[in-house]
Amino acid sequence: MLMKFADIVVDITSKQVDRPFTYIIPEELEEAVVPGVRVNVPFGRGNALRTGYVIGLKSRSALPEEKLKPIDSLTEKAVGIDEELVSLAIWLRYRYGGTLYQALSVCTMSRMKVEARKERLLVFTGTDDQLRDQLYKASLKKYKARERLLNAFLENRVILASLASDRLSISASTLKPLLQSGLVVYRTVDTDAAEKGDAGTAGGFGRPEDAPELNSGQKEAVRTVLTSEKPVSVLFGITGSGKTEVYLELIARCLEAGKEAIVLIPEIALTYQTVMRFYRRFGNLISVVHSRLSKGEKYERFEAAREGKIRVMIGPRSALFTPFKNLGLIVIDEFHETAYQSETVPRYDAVETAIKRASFSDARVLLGSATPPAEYYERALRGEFNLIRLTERAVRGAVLPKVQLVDMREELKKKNRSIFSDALREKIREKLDRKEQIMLFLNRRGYSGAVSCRACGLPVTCPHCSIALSYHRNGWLQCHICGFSMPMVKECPECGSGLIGTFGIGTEKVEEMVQEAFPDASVLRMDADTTTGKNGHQEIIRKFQEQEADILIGTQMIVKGHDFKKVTLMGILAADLSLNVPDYRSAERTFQLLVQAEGRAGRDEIPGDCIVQTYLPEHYAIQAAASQDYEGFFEREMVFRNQMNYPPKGHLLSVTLSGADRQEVFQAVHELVRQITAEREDESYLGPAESPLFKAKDMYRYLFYVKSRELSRLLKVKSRLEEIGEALLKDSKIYLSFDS
DNA sequence: AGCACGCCGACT
DNA sequence: GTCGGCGTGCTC
Repeated sequence: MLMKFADIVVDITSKQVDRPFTYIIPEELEEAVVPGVRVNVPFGRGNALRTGYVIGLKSRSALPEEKLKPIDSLTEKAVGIDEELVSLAIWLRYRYGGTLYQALSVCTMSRMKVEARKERLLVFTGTDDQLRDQLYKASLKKYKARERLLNAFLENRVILASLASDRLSISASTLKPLLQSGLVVYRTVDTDAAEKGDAGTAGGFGRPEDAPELNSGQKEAVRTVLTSEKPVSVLFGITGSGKTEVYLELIARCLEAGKEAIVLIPEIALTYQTVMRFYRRFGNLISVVHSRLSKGEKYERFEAAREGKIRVMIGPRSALFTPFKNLGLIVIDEFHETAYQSETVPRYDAVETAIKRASFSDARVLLGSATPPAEYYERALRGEFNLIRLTERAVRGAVLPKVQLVDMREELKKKNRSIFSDALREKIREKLDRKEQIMLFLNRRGYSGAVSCRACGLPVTCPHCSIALSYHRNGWLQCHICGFSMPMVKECPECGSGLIGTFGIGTEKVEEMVQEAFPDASVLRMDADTTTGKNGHQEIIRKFQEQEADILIGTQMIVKGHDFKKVTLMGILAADLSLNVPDYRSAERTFQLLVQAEGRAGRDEIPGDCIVQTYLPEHYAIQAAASQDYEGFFEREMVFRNQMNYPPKGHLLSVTLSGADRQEVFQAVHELVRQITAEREDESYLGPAESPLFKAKDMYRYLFYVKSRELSRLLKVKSRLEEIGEALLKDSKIYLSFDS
């Protein structure tokens, strides 16, 4: 059939024009106009040319032809996104809101042209002896940076220049003498050579490494993913169980079958080591995107994927939209991480979106984690996904740390009011004397405002919502979910003790106290404050890795994705703080965080110790984390979720209104709730209340929740809310956003 | 988002 | 009379 017409979404971010418009396809463009292509079209009364995406073709038009205009031309670089990604964009808008154009934009990098920079490589040209000689001299003169670089060359003679500067913090001044001596030279990547299949010399990554032998569990995992009729598999494996080998093998199989693979990794875990591991196995069939790349560089890498020059893309959530033509596999590592949820419109969840994308091209999805989210584990148990367990420790000699739970209420009874329990203090001393490294993790997430009792350990909770109330400066306690409030209590509602208060220990305070208690120890601190510079993180991590300090103190970021081989003690100062976050996932997040933290101690064949200090040792999340018992945690968590109709039993949608005028937002949110509840009664509504982040960037935020058994219903409520919101807020500068 | 149309007041 | 304020509504 002759496709004379095209549906086109135009480049305007406004709900009013967020729909396809029909255009006539001129004869000369018949071949070129296919879904996904970007075109220029005359739009509006002035017939100004605008760009738009072709999202579909049709042979007839609902409107009379004389009302239609013809497509003007293809955009200069007529790089469209593929049909598959257009379908994904349509689904993204349906699932997460926003406009079609915004959804199409996250699915494509074609707007990010120009300023493409060639990737440069550093190549060591000398002999093995010369390299060893250089290394020896560098170590004599204590040229730390040069040593790092040379050590990297020891592993592989070719290094990506960007990796050297980003991940090894090698500066130009370090490089200069080496370049002058001629032992190290720059070379640019010849991407065309990769096309010829000349991987050995082109990128110069050396011969792809041979596949290591997999153990029986790993082989079984690979077999299940490849042969099961279910496309999605959850790979449940503890740290060191060898998940990465499974990923590598599956990617290899995928490539053999002539298909491409995407690997998602949380940004923070995209370290030099991880990336090099993939490079070593697959040479320059692989490409990496990360947030530090310029838009031009990202664009170039996505184009290389479209053209088939690279066949494995590794990166954070945005790598999901790599325009592969024949996608065979998506791997998501540590898929429980919150980094997989986008914070900007459309606020998509990369795990859900990956499953959707895979369904278009019959690809397999592998979700790996040591602590899978309860929803996914439950769906796997129900048979919706494959459930693969890796139980053997693949890493030789690696043992789980010995975890000791310390009840801080007992310390209080012993008149120990410091932040260190006696047990932790002794262990720190012991490790210091043995010149081993220590990490102290302050789980500060959500400490703001949570009020708890130091005698019985219980946070003061809302009678309607089973979450902690937050303390407000006006002296009241408030629930962020239902808006319930009551005056600040003087004594604990549970035990009557007067030892009640808000938590307010920061990492700075901890640092101070460590210095005081252990004056001989050298201490590093890592949190949002100390990592101001671009390479702040990297620098601290590097120093600690090279054992320039004995103790590292920090928040979340120290437990995620970094390997510190000489750490034999992990002290978790206040494990329960994150339990007080007003979010139904707070127990799960706490469990995940603790298990992850525990996993940081005692790798590399030295058995580790972990001390978990808590005011709430009987809480199931803490108990289960201390014994590294995922299943035990899961069972208890499901009881809680079912009781409260939380996911997976029911679905939750949070609706936030934000605006500069507090009163206006307040009125608007009440009006919105009034209107939606008047027309829909099948769902339950909670709120409105002040958002946990009530004031952000001078904007006041109110939210309410919608609960429903059916996700589809919730999505209908959402589109209806968008409509009502549009009418209600159109000239008020109040913004509506959704979250699940 | 733009841009035209339109229905009011104050100007050469 | 007509120039121009910006409120309203439409765009294939």
